[in-house]
This record gives sequence, structure tokens and C-alpha cells, in this order.
Amino acid sequence: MAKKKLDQTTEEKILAAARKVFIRDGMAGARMQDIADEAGMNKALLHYYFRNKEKLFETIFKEATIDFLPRMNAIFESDIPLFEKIEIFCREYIAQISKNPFIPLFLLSEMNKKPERFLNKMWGGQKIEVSKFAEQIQREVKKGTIKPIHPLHLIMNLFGMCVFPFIGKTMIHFMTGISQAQFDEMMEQRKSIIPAFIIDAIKK
Amino acid sequence: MAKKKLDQTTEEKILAAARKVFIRDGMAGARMQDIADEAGMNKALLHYYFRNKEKLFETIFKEATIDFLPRMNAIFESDIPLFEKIEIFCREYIAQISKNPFIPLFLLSEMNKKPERFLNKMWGGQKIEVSKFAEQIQREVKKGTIKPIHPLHLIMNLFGMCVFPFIGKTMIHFMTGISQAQFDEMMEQRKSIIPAFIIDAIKK
DNA sequence: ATTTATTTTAACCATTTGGTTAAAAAAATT
DNA sequence: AATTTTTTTAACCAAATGGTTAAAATAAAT
Repeated sequence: MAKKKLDQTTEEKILAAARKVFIRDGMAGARMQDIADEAGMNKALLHYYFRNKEKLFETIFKEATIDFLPRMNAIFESDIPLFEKIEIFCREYIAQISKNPFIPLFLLSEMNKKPERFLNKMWGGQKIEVSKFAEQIQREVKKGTIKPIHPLHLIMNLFGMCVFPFIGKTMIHFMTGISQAQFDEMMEQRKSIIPAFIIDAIKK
Repeated sequence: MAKKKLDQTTEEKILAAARKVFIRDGMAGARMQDIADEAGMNKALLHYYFRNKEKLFETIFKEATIDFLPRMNAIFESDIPLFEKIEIFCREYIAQISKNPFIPLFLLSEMNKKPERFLNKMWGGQKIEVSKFAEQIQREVKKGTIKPIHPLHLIMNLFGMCVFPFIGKTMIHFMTGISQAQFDEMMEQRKSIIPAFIIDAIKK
């Protein structure tokens, strides 16, 4: 009885601050004090709302993935023709990640450091399910509609082209001197350029 | 004077240990004690040979890039025909990275956290120089030997396909249940699959 | 062999960091 | 208005961590 948030302030503020600091500095580099400062409040508040750093991190980590996975799986498992599916995936993936461009690097980096963290605890058995998609590719190969290619190679190519610009963002800015606006425009273009590229590569 | 290393022990041991720990845990997550333990020696030794953590980190960070950059630039700046150049790059890049598969994620992650670190101090103005390569692509487009494509998009595609498997390794293992040996074999295949894929995609 | 320079160690130190506590302030309930 | 519950804070604590120091062990030079 009695404890419904009417407005959405403190807890939300903490999460927003934690999100920012964790994604910027990683679990190891993030300081509780920094998160408190960023949220404009006392450090003890963080411990009051989330028991400890680990718990707070888990919340952010989950949040960054959990509602992203089903969305991608829905695409992969759907009954759409291959070429169209590739188009939809690129468009959706890039649109989604563009909202939080640093998520992939954060995720893969943390994942790499403590694979168990999410392998056991984080995602309750959930994961990106590519088997249906792989089968679809294999079927098309057998039908002879596309050139022979190992499904996993095609999937790696697809993922690689979509995600690399986000992961390599800093390096790209450094190498090319491209502006943020130009980067955003390129990513907008890539929604259609990548599928076109792939289809040109595999269609017979 | 008198101080030439005849054998190559302590300093080498420190570097090997630091390399391992830094690449695994990142700058923020790495503990000097862990490095000392890994090297089988006292913590003060690390400070004797390298003044502090930052200095030790810089050494590892440089080491992980400095002799890699010129090698890649040499390829990009060389006078080889486009398709052949793409083949050579993929083969060399994958071969090189396969020796230290965790370097890219380590690098991009740290780069992302403190861009100034290497932007100013680390690489003395050095960087991957893709402008020559970009011009070459543009020339081929104008000549009409390949389909129209913005050079940077093609470069992103190239990099993405080459580097993604290494960066996403943990996630790939998790998603597909592939073994280490299988992964290595796939990367071996990708040395020729990626160039073939790209050439199929852009050739007229 | 003695002295000198180099390498390695154990014991400490100062700061940072995650986390606690007890009390004040603010809301909600009576 | 009084009381109870929830939210927020300041002050503090213990452990961890980067770093220092002075002395011991080892190797080099005389």
C-alpha cells in the first residue's frame, strides 16, 4: 500500500545519469560519485534506490538490450522474402541504434569482459536467434536464387556493415574529419546502401 | 654506463603480463597487482620499470597499434589495382589481427573512452590514411569500372566485414555455439570470401 | 675481495571508492 | 495538528588501489 510514483523524477534521474556514465566509462571506469553528480544528488540516494553498483549496472545493461533483442528476432524469424528481410533489418537496426549510438561498443565490450554476467544472469536464456534466418539463406542457395555462401558469413557481413560505423565512430571521425551531421546522413544512407550492396553481391 | 639487456626477462615479462591484463580488463579495470601476479613478481617492480599505470598502459596501447598502422597504410597507398588491393588488405588485416584477436575491441573501446589520449599523445600525428584509397575508388567509379558508391561507404563495408567477427566474437560464440577452431577456420575463409563479396557487389 | 651499481622485495602511505548509518526534511495518513 | 512513512542528506567507514621508500639481494666493475 502507498507507493506509486505519480511524477517520474528521482529514480528516472538516476537511471539517466547511470546510463550516461556507464556507457561512457564502462562498469569498471564508472564512479558512483560521478553518477550522483550527473544526477544532481547525493551518492547515498543511488544505494537507496539500487542496492549497489552491480545492481545499477545490471539495470542499465538489461535496459540496453532486453527490448532490442525481441525486435531483431521478430525480423529474423518472420516470413518475409530474403532480400526484403535484409532491407528491413538494416533499416530497423540502424534506426534503433542511431538513438543510442554507443550501445553496441558498450555492450560488446562489457560482454567481452564478463561473458558470464549476461550469459547466465542477464538475459534469461534470451538471445539473438539467427537459426531461422540461416535456414532461409541456405534454402535460397539451394534454390539457386543467390550465389553459394555460408549463412554465417552472410550474417557476419550484414552485422559488420551495420554495426561497424557505430563502433568505429571515434576512429572514423579521426580518420576522415567527418562531422556529426555528415555521419548521421551517412547512416541514413546506409539503411538502403547496405541492402543494395548485399543483394548485388549475392544475387545471381 | 652499463645497462644493456643481455637476456630479455623482467621488462619483457611485465609487458607480456600487462598486455594480457589490459586487453582483458581495459585501462580502468586493470589492477597493477593483477599484472604483478601475472608476471610473477612484486608490484613495485612495475613502478620501477614503468613510472606508473598510465605509462605502462601507453606502452601497451602504442605497441598494439604503432607497427600495425604503417603496414595498413602501405597497402592503402600502394599502386595496386583496386580489386587486388581489396584482396591484399583483407588477407593481411585478418592475418594480422588473428594473432591478437582482442586488439580491435580493446582499441576502439579505449579510444572511445579517452579520444585525446592517442589523438594528441599516442600516435604522433600518425593515423590510418585512407584518402589515397578513397581517390582510387572515386576514379574507378568515374571510369565506370565499378558501380557508383561513396568511397567512405565502401571503406566502412570493408572494415566492418573484416573487423566485426573479432569484435563480436563473444556474442557470435554465444549465438551460434561455434567452436574456437570453427571460428578460426571461418576467418581463414573470410580472407577470400570478403573480397569476392565486395567485388561481386561493386563490379559492373 | 671490495666497492659500486642494478634489480627485487616487503612494508607502508595517501587517496579513492563502494557502501553504511543515523538523522533531517518532506509527504502522506490519521 | 500530530504521527507515521518515505525521501534525501551529511558524515563516516572499511577495503582496495596506485604509488613510495628504504633496505636487501644480486650482478658488475675495480
